[in-house]
Amino acid sequence: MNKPLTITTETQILEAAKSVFQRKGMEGARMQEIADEAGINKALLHYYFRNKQLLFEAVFNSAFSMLAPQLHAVLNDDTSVEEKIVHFCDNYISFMIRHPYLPNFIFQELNRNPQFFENLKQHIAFPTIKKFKSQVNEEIAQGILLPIDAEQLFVNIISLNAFPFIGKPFIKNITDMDESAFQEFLKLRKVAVSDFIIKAIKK
Amino acid sequence: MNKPLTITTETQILEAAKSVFQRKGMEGARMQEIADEAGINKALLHYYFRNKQLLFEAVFNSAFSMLAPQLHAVLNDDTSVEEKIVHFCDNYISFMIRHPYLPNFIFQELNRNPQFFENLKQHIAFPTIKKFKSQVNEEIAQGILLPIDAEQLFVNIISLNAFPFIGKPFIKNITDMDESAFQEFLKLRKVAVSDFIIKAIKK
DNA sequence: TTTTGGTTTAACCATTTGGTTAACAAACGT
DNA sequence: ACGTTTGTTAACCAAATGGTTAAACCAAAA
Repeated sequence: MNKPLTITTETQILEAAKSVFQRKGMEGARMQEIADEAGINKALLHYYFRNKQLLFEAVFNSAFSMLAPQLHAVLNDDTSVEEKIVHFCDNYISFMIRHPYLPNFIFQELNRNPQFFENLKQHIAFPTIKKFKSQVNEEIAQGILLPIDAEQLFVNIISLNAFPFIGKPFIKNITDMDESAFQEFLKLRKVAVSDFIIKAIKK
Repeated sequence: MNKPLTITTETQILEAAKSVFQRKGMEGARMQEIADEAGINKALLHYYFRNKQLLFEAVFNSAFSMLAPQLHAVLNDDTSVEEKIVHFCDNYISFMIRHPYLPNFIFQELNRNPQFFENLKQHIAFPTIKKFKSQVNEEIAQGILLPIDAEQLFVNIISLNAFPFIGKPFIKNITDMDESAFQEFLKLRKVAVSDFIIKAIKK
């Protein structure tokens, strides 16, 4: 199920580029630093990926591809809204604890360059909110959920899950947590967030 | 109550720098572009603010100063938790509709450079969560609120308010909103968010 | 063994970029 | 009127940076 275990030069470059781009962003990253971290000559970067832009897009697409399946699950699974929320919060936060730079990287670069979506839509199955919307309205009609706008609910779910990773330094400072306290906070958050949402929408 | 109405060279520079830094970040911004946008020679930037770093810090501190009073209000006002939440959501979103680049700018740069807090703590009254925490616990004990961890609640509030501005391109694409639909979405969100939170925490 | 093809490197190049300098102008105090 | 401080500019500079090139390396084919 995992990607190639062989460490080819290309995967070494991608790994290094991922690390550097996610820490420093497109503008902040230096080709030399990526080459160093990959343990190769700078010219090799250009041999495998023609230029910085293309290398960046390769990394970005790969990063977004990791996110897409999870989004797809909230938006298109056949389980109940409640089940999907519980499932998503647990999955998303667990996943991001292992890839803490990912949310910041993705949202930052989408802001810098919104037309990336055109690019993305060609490379991966792009999720839409349509099914989720009708399912929410369905469950409201059935009296399972309190009335709520599906778009607002969707944004609430993403906000509560994604923001802590983007606002980590801010949160740590205001709440005066050290790193281990913050990690503990994130673990608790897996259920804290789904509980919170369920209480807000369940009749 | 407002800042100088006279358009001195210094304020022109700060305005231009704010605009460019918020759109492109520290690394992406070019001193020449700031000078052009301020309508002055590049050397003048260095005359007023010694270098890029100092100019950036001036802009960043000024941006964060706009946020601090609002945070202070949620964390230290003497009104009830519910009142503060309603008040904060309305204020924060209204304010950010007028300064949409601000949240992304601030959280992005705090990630890039977490030690900015040291800097900030010297320039502005830095808010802490202490009072909010005891107030939440107090209201839980009184049976006004359902049990909830105050830190989780605080992060929930900030998440729900701040994320839509950070994730704007993402949200617009997935929900298929155009710009005016998104603006309408934000307006509705002022009450949608506080309703959502209250439903989740009120007994 | 030689050839051949992809792979890797050191050296190089053009451009961009933050920052400096020196001259000049405007305002100011006396 | 005159020197001094403050504000402003054009020209310049060194360093950094993305990108190129030509040669070297090396495994597999012939």
